[in-house]
Amino acid sequence: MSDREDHEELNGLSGLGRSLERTLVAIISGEPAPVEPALPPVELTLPPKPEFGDVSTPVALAVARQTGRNPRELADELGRRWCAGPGAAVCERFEVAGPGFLNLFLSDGWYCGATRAMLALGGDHGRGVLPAERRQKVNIEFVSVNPTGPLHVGHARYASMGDALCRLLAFAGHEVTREFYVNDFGSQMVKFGQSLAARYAQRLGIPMPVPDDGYQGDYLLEVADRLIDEVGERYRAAVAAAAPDATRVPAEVADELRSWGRDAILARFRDTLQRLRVPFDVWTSEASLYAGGATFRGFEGEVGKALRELDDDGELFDADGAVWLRTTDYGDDKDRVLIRQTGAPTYFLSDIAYHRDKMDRGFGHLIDIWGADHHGYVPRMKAMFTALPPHDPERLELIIGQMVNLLESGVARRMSKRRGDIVTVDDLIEAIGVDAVRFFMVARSHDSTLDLDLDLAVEQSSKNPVYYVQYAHARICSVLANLTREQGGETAPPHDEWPFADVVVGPYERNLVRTLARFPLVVLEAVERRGPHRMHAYLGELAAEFHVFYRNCRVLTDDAEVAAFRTGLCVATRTTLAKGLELLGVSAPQSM
RNA sequence: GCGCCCGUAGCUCAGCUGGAUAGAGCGGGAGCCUUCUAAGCUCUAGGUCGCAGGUUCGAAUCCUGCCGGGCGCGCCA
Repeated sequence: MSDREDHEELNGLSGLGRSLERTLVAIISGEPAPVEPALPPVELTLPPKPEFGDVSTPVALAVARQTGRNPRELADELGRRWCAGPGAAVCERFEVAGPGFLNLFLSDGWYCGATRAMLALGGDHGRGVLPAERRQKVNIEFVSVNPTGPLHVGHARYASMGDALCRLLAFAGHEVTREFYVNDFGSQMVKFGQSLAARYAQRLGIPMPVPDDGYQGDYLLEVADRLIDEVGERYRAAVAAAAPDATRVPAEVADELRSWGRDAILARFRDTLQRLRVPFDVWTSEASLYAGGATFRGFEGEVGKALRELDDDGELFDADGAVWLRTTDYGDDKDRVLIRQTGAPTYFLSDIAYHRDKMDRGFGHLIDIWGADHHGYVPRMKAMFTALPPHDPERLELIIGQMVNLLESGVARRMSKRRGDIVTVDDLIEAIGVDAVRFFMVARSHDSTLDLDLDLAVEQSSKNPVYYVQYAHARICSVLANLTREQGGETAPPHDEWPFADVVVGPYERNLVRTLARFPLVVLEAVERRGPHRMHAYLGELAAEFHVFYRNCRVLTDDAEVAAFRTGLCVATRTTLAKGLELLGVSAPQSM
């Protein structure tokens, strides 16, 4: 690598790391007994205190273990060779501290160069941080639910988290497909059809209660109203003859009502999810997995195909009049029924066919996001996936999201599906707005339960994190607008002609630049740890860092070079805030 | 009984593939608007990282046991 390339590469945090890595490899490979080339990556951290330098790395500690060298000596050699060589242009001095930390003190030139580099990248700063060899075609299935009633707050969490994860994965370099699995098959749907039949009858003045184990919510009355608008009294005779027992409605009629109701609920899903800014690429119907194609014991389509394949591989057995999958061969604690005594398939069978089909569609990696109430299902899923080609359970990843508690006036609101007392996603959006829903729902790690404080979410103050971050963005826009007005000129010149020269960089600017430079690492962490909440936390930090900078450094100042540099910092911060918010599905307002 | 998740400041939580004196927000206390948005900023108090062992030069982080809380444990979905 030429000096010039090397110098340009040093503009980013990860570039610094790679440069240090090359020096480290040179040191190690010069040893009498060279170690294996698999060195840990040089991880740069922002030290906790300014005395520890601008950036810092514990890499000598990790490598010392492998090489048997004294970590402080190794850190010192790395510091000396790098600062005298590749790092000479950007590093003023280094210190070895504690057990073997290498602390680097960077020059003003590095800060200016890093800022110029980020401006040149614009919205692409942080894009494609994933190395090419780790990029995959990923399918993420989330929200998936049976279309029997409105989406509730739990779904809002999985939808927000799943979509944010999709945006992050795609930005980092994966090829992402968002998939919604519609559980429109099985006994729950039968109950749904009967429940709708009852509501339809009620609207026509025929006494027919919703079955005890049916869907009691009022929303089915609205669905029934629309049904009547469309079909009038077409089913009156059939329903009246069955009254008052909804389960006695003739199967053909119940089927038609169920199908109509399914479509009505699905339309509402699409509408809700669109408002929530969650765009699904693929909707797969469970029922459709049973249609067409090859057959196995009367099962067609994808389900028949999956059964045939498992049977050929000797994974199935008959017992107690049912057909089972021997999941205990792959770590499950009991075997699982696929075809019941009655001949009806289980939900698990559908899921096998579904996941087999997803692999068939050429995805390198599958992710399912489920609620905690389904976590008991994980071992059999892993077992099933091991039984199916390519027999690699690592390629199916199950993310279990914990529950959501709604707090009103500080107390938890208990919801009951049976009472029909649920807070829907639509209710939530209406109450606090899409931005607050999206931002709050990714505030916590997925395996932590989440308390959503409804009073806080609508509060327009710095206590409310979403306003705090959005305000920072709006504030920058305002500053830049003033600048445009006062100078009557361009706010943002073409990136590659950014005019500022190297200036003296103060402590507030330094902190802001380093926080901005961390953005690609945050994207990478959020992707690798499947933790969109890391972006949420980062945006809070970046906003805070900007507010401090803003309070202490006037952008519109007499010194033209300083003003240009600070304007550049504002532009870079605005771009980064906007990108981070976008990755979480939150808007970045120009003014507030 | 078994399985998964959680247990860190008064509250809500980050940090967990081992690294420096454990962080943030809210809440408590004290301040800051003639200056680009005070929806902001500064300072301050507050912690045996549930408990007990173990591994390690080094443990909130890894291992074992225990305690407390949440969620599951259907030929429901």
